[in-house]
Amino acid sequence: MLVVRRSGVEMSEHSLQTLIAFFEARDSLTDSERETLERLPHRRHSFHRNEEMVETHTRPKESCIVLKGLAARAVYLKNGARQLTAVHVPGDFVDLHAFLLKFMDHSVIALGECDVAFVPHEQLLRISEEQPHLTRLFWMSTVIDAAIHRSWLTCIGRRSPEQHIAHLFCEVYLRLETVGAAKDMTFEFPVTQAEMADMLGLSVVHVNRTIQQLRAKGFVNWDGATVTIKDFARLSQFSEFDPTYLSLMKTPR
Amino acid sequence: MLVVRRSGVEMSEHSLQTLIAFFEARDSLTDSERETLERLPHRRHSFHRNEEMVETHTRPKESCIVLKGLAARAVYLKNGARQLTAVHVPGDFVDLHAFLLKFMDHSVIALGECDVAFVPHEQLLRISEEQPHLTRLFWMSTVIDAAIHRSWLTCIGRRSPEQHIAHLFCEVYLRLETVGAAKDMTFEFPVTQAEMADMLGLSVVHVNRTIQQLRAKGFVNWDGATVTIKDFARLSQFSEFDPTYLSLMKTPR
DNA sequence: CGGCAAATTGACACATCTCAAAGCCTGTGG
DNA sequence: CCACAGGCTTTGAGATGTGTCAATTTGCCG
Repeated sequence: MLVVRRSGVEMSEHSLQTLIAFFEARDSLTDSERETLERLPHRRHSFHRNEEMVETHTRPKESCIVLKGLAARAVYLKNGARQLTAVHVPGDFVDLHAFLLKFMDHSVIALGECDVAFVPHEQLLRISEEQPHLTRLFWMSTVIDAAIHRSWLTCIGRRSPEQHIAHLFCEVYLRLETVGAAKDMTFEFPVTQAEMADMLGLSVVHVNRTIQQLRAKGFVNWDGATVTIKDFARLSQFSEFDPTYLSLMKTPR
Repeated sequence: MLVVRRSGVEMSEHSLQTLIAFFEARDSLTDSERETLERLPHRRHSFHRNEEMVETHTRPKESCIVLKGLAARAVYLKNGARQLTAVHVPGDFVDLHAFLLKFMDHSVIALGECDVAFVPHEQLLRISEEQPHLTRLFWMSTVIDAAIHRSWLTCIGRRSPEQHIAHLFCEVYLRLETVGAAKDMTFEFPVTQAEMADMLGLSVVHVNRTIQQLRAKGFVNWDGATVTIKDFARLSQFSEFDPTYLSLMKTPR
């Protein structure tokens, strides 16, 4: 669950250490695979809150990885409503889906300030031709996304708003901690209540009232851009959080 | 969008033609790839309504493909509630996810009578080591599942129950038609209103009333186990159905 | 024909939304 | 250093959607 540092080398501005951490939490990488990832050609870009990094209905030629900050998948409806179908944290190869789907069925936007790396599809194609194990790990990352989608479906469909928010906080904390981007039950969460409402499928007003209930219960505090989980055990029990779907077990894949 | 038949050979009881149709709707297969799929070692099994074909929290050694009938992914909550997070039609490699996730985060159940094929993971591993293109197509199938999950999230979060059901019917019809399991705007849908409620995150009573509204609008009829879409154009417009997420374009992947 | 599961209906309770206003922060310009 | 603007959060009140419970009807199968 720690960021990988090799032989004393500091985490470099120019490598994809969080992605490596994402994989190494779930399987072992050979030196050569780690090297492939460290040298993966890409371009960097920073986005401001609400900026679109990938647009619906386009056909991207590269896929993005979150390096810093948060991103989300967004679908816009005709009546002006919006659904956020996923949140992505550093180390997430967000847009790997586009490598196979070809056409975007949604947008990817920045929540708060967000740094990402864009990897050309020809690089992914090359890896998929030459490195079966690394390919399976990429594949795994998209399949974990699917598992998270299912978990969100269960939350939105059958849990109370209170449980839903609690569940989301458990999930985001664990995912951040896995790549070394959170510890001590605290994490940066630069998300407005309006954005939260679009994740939960609720109105802003209701989100506001629900958060107050959670605060009153003493499980969690969300103040400005910082979330503090005061009692993870009770929060996860309350929301029936079962981390199986995050596939955090280190095992050959 | 048609079932593939090679040189007059009828669709065999012992091959995975719907899976091949699923792929050939989205990319071309070489003869050798088609042969690999046709000869893919597997065992067959039939399940009755509501039977579990894969159980939560187990670690499967094989993954299943739907051959006939419908299957669903199910999550059971402590209070007895249930969420169905996906429906699967013939040709869907439902449980391919388990090949990479290792542990099930949900169950797979039969909706009505359902025939499936179980493929051993060692076969999938072999293909992933030896056949990059076929591997990408398997990968694609899981990534389409993820896209469908996102679509369901949008429906459940931000569309009206009426739109949600309409959207679901558009989706299921197209998916069935793609593998040759439906035509003429009619398809078998052996799903109870209670099961539907668990897909939509609603109560049975509300589902019942919503269906009546849809019938009254004249868009669609759901009688017993048969759904007839009376006006696909209006049904899809009404539910803002955009098939992009099904990735039905035939293009190299 | 009887029995059971599924579909349907009605009445009422409650959750959630909408609209509108007020309060609270934070950054900026005077 | 203060005043203000704008975005976000919070509050209140009333409308609406959806759930629950319980009873009735329908349809199918033995």
